[in-house]
Amino acid sequence: MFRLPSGVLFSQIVATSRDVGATRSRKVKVGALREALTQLEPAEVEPVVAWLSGELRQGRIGIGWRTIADIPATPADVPSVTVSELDGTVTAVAGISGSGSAARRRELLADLFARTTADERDFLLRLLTGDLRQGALEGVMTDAIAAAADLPVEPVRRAFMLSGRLPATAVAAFDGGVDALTAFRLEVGRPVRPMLASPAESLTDAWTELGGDVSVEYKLDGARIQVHRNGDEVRIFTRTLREITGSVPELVELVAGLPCTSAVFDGETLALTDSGRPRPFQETMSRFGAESARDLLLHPYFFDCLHLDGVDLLDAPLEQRLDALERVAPQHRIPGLIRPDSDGAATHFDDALAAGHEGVMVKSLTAPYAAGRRGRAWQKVKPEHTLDLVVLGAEWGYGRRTGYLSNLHLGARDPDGGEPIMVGKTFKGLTDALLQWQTDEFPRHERSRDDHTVYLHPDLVVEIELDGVQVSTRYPGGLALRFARVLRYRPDKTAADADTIDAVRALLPR
DNA sequence: TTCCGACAGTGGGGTCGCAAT
DNA sequence: ATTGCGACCCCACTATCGGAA
Repeated sequence: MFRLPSGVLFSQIVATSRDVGATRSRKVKVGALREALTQLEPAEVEPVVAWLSGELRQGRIGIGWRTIADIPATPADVPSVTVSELDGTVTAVAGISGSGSAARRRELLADLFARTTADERDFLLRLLTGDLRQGALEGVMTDAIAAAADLPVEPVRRAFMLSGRLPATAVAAFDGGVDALTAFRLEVGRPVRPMLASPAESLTDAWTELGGDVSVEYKLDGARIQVHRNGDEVRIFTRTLREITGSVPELVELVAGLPCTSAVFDGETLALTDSGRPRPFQETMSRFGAESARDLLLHPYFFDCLHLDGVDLLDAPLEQRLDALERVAPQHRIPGLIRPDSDGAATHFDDALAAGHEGVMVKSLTAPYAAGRRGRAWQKVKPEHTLDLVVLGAEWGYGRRTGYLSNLHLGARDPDGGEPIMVGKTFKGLTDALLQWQTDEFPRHERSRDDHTVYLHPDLVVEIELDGVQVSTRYPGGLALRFARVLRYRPDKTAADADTIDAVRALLPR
């Protein structure tokens, strides 16, 4: 058969995604992805690895549902778009900015859609909006890259965690095998994927599980930062490895003044009040624009050191990494205790809360820095609050929740006897059985409905767990819940027994 | 055989920049 | 000047697969 010189067709990638989505078996998904990767020419590896793990090589390109939904197009009958053509179009769309940009983007996308089949357009819509839903993202793709290159998974995973870039990792795996993968080292100036924490039931649980051989540190309600210093150059990155150096000059200046020549720190940053207490998260966040609110200074709190003066510390135990941090930046180290007894740990937790912080982290002193992993070596402990709230309505779910009433509207009781006052929504904590129950039960309490929501009479009371309350312009009471999740329904209670808006307000930080 | 780590999915509140209105 | 969209901060939780114990 005659083979076009222009490489793999986009339709083959779409077919692979369809196969991946058609099975729940992770092994079968890996097999389908592996097969697709082995068909690629070198230049196609980066875009295809990105697409089949739900991303674009170019990153987010400013296209969402509202931009894309109503672009008219008659589907093509026969696939013709190639991988390289599509990659070029994405690059072109990403490069458009300035006045008239929306129209020019729509023009390019309309041309593209006119050349794609219905299946291809469906895949593109999901890919461009970041909502692929094929049951495989970076984790499954990591396994598939290893399988396609006939390599063990571990070096592929490590190269990805250290480079932060899966497409580049795939290229290295295919071109240079294990040698090329192990050449990805911690490089000062290039961020690694941050180590993450698991939730703990209680401080005692976490302390006991790690055998008391722990560092117990304040957990702050700010933004994660990874700070790289190489000589005079300082670069700062967020949790998702986005560079924010230009937005945080006070942090850059502070790090440039530390007594070292090169270093990589992991930490948290937040804004403080005049009396040194943490400001609400919302106010810290207002500093992450380019030129905003410069009068609100950010403070760094470092809790790890991954490199110091030419020495990589990623694989060193936490205790050594904390020693390094103590040597170079003791005044910016997060408040923490090394190997406290259980009473000391409990006191540190109380102190953290009294100072207005979220809770504590409990970390194994012997564990290495497991970049990109969410393991038991780091555990977070936060106090829980609960409220009994009235269900005011529920929204129809998406994806696997299609056809179920899912996202709850929650109200607090008006102590003056008026209608309940909405304070937030939640979809968390719901089991499949509870989703089914809601879908069966809620219509019996229906007051009205629209396309998205069934509104209820205020009959049902649900116990909600939450991390806290914040001021809000979204809801009529001026309050909103943080991280609300369903614990259980309270059939023993009526709306008259629900918590009042005053009880919700009492959870605001003082 | 059971347990558990890792993953993907389903969305929450809030802030910014930017372009359109 | 205001509004709407998209990106990105923070995040909890359940279901599932498949390897570990």
